[in-house]
Amino acid sequence: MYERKTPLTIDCGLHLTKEVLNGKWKPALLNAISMDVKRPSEMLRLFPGATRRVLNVQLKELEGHGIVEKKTYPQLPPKVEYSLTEIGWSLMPIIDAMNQWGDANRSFLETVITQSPKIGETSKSVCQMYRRIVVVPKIG
Amino acid sequence: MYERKTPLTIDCGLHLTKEVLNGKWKPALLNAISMDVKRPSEMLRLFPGATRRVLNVQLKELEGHGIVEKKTYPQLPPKVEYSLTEIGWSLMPIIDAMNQWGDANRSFLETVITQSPKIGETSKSVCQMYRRIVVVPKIG
DNA sequence: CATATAGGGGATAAATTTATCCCTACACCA
DNA sequence: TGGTGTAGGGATAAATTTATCCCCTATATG
Repeated sequence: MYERKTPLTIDCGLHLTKEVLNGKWKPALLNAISMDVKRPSEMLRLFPGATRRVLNVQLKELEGHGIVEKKTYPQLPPKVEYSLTEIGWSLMPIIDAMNQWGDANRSFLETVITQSPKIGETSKSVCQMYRRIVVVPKIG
Repeated sequence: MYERKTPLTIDCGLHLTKEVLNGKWKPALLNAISMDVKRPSEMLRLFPGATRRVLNVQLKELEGHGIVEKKTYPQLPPKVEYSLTEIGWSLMPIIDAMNQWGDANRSFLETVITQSPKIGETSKSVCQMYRRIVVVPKIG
């Protein structure tokens, strides 16, 4: 496995949070899981741009960081379900805010991002979902 | 300049926002600017772990994305001041939330992040600041 | 003249993250 | 028997991001 060579910067809350959300599909995965897309195969269908491998890797990191939980059902064919932990749920306001901000400013952002010098191409594919309001489970 | 070879994923709001905040120091820079740390040299002093080069690059990207504005005073020695644009200010609730979430969960996160298999070392150095409440300037 | 301040940026190396490819296991269906 | 669905992960290549180094402008100071 890959081992980090540079000290990870975790000086302020921003960097800590960034580290947790750091991964191309992590916010999208959390959003999906929060809306009951629990199984890997569903997620894979939901994000046509992602490969199975990447989702596995990022889910594993989220699990390692205590943000999601994985339940493996001892069946065949195998069945796995992910769910948010309490701390994972507490991230959702941020995920929601990011989602809303991006959507609210989509036309502007698409313009500036596309005109940005280093951009070649962009790919779009809707991943909109609506999470029903859920009472965050209280542990304790 | 570097040119992207893979299509950038901007399907949902999450990915758009992620793209804007994508950069090791961008959230921290926005936070700093929002608290009146306007000049490059101040920022450099504020983030001991960052080099001038990286900050320049990331500030330039933020500028290109319309999140910050740069004012160059035609003086010698040169003087430059950055400020948030309206859309930049509208990001601050997200930045604040990320900062608060990270700080609120610091002890837990430090543990899981440090125990995460690929981590070697971490570096800390406070970057706490308190932004006074500011009325977001209304353009129009 | 050397050094410091203040700001910008090219070139290149190193680190990190994503993408590709391929293989495992088992059950069910035609 | 051969294909499909479900899930996991090693190995390696490619892409992207950060880090290092070095150079430039111009003034003021020791």
